[in-house]
Amino acid sequence: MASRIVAGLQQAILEHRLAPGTKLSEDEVGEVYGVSRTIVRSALQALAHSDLVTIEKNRGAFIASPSIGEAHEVFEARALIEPRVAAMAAKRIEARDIATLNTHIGAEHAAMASGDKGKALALSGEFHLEIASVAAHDVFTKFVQSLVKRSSLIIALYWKRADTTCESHSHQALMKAFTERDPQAADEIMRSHIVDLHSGLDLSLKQNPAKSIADALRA
Amino acid sequence: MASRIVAGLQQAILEHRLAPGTKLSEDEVGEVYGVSRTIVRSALQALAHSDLVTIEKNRGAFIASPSIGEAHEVFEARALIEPRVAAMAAKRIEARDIATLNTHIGAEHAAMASGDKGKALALSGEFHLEIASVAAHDVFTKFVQSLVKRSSLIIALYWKRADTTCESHSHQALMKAFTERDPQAADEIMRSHIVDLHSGLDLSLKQNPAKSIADALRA
DNA sequence: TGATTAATTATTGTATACGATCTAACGTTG
DNA sequence: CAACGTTAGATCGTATACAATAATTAATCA
Repeated sequence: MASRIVAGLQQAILEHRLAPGTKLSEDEVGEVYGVSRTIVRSALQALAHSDLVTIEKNRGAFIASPSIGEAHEVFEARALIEPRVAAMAAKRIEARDIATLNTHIGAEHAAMASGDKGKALALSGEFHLEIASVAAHDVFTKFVQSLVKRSSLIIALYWKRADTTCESHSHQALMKAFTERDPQAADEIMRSHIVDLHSGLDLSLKQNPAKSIADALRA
Repeated sequence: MASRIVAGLQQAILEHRLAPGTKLSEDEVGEVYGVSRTIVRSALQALAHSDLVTIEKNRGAFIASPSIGEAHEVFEARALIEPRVAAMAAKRIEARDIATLNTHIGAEHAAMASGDKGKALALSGEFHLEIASVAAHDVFTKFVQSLVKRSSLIIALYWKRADTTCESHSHQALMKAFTERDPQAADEIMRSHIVDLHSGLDLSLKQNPAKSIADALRA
């Protein structure tokens, strides 16, 4: 099943165990997961559709490395869509949703405390996806998923701040708006949160590393 | 070479020559285009990623038939995103872009006059895509593409008005805002245009036709 | 006869084989 | 010695073959 390979690769990308630009050889990936190239190709094409991977004809698949322009666009899109989603979530949020979100924040803190920065970042992204799922709007959810995933690559390339504490701070502020079921507040906090993330990027010049993929996927 | 099959099927769907729910047999499609199932599968998966077809495990691919809920969501999303895109386009539009858009409107009128309603509808959708391309924002453009395509299926299922004249009227109003490079006006006109399209759908819960009893009972 | 089950057919899922294209190494030539 | 063309190896693109699952028809029994 291709979905397993998609999930595995995606998680590795989102946790920054696979760097932008890394080549994903079909044979190599197939070897790791014990499937034929047919399945691998299907998985890689799926990842290409969500812009996590770029496929160059007769050259192969690579982890996408978003340009500076793409980085701006992604965060502009997030600044438009996610505040609306947060407002929708605030309207219909329930007690168990709040519990789930708090659990997420806890896991994020735990990962951060244990020094696993990649995991912490991935969880931080999942927090936004959880909000989208609370909003119960499939179209927006898919858009947010796409944007959050791409943001992970962008952060891998362009993040300049050492701290990620601002992150949990914003998330805490969002939780307050949610518990008070205040759509207006959720909208505004989310917008400023996205703008803040956007401003945390260094968009001058930067080069990206590349490493072996086989051991990165063992996790 | 899968892109050729994707383009062909997509065009057929957008022009309503393929109805929602239609089965797309791999052998049959491969026969039509003279390629093997390998390519067809790749094309169908690509179309599934843009929600134009649904793939059911071990059962095959079918033209998607969006639910009423999906229809609402798609037009809510368009109402959020497309006004912003129209405003961006109004800011940076150039003379040749205006010419291109006018050509499009002309083609749309011609198709309408010749009675080819499917073609006219497809062109009407392409008009929105042209605006997105003028806005020169790849992320938004992809979202708009996805939404416009899905709208075509939604209209095939739920459109209730006989006339599509309102369409060209709105498009003319947009052109005026563009020629005057008035982002504010473009934003507002586009928003009301989308809302108008949304209101042209019959989304009363009554229908949602189960074409066969087998389909109805499977759910 | 009607329904349930077995057998057949058709269609999809996956693996493999072969041809095409790119990459890299090597040797030739100016 | 550098630049270029050639050749060998690796990797991708596509077709085909086989396996697994679903759909259809035939057969059996109450």
